[in-house]
Amino acid sequence: MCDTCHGLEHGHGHGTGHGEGRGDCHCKLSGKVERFIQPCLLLSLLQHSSHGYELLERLSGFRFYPGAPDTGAVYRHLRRLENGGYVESHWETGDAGPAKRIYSITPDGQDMLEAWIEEFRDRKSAMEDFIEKYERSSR
Amino acid sequence: MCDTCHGLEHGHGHGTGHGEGRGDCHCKLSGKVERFIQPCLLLSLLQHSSHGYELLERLSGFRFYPGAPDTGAVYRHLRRLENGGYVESHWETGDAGPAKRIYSITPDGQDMLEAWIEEFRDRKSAMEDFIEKYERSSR
DNA sequence: TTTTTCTATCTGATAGTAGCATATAGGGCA
DNA sequence: TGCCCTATATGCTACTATCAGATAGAAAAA
Repeated sequence: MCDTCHGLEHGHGHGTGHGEGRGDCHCKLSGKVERFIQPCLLLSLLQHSSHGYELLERLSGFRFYPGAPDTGAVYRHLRRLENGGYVESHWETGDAGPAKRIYSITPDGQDMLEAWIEEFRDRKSAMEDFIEKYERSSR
Repeated sequence: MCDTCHGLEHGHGHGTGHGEGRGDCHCKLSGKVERFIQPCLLLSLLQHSSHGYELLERLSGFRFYPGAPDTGAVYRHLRRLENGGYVESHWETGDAGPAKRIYSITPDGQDMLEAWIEEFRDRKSAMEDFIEKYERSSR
């Protein structure tokens, strides 16, 4: 159990410093992935700060989401990331329309994104191996 | 809902022929992945027929499973695949030890595996895009 | 002015999965 | 007799995804 897996309910911190917290957790070992919402949110926020409704649209730009991702999931993951300290937010009531909660990525969030990138490289090569194995077997 | 997602409970078939059934199902659209157990089982069985306990060990050879995959999950997925017609089995009581249920891949199963390969290619390139996007953003 | 629509955030309910533990049972061996 | 290994299978719980709906401000249409 760690904040990466389900930080919404148990906010018991994520280690003693940056870049930790992905070691003893089974979510790392077993490859649990939470549908890529979190890394996509983090990368979007690295590009520029944004609010949920806008992130919802920007997420469609990632090829993991051919259709629009679920509204509830996006807001819940943002909250979860905030509880873990990976993003932070403030309310913006200035301009037109309802108030927006603007999210920004934190240094911890940047570390987490970097860990995701590493994970993606691993997965990518595991898939390459799989495909190669298949081609050797079916040929 | 389709057999790819959860064919254990609802055995309502998978379309009218081979290679179908991955179209209207949300599991395809949203990228649900079921931990790669099913494709790994299918590829293992393509290489040669085998029983659950042996497959359990062979699954560790895939880089998706750094540790041993869950026993229960493997047997349940095998049952699920059999209900969908993607694998078939017979009991083997001949040699030493308890009886083994030997599984083999069916033509439908081979089609399913091929669909998985396509999915993996998609995912792989989606991850490459993601990584590239990250590198452009952080540079 | 009233209603509808769009933006925006958030919650509730349900179905399905992963992971862990446990149950069952045959066979070898000490 | 008791213990370990092989082999299959089920029960339970925590968690996730998905769908649906609630809330609410503001603009546009009627």
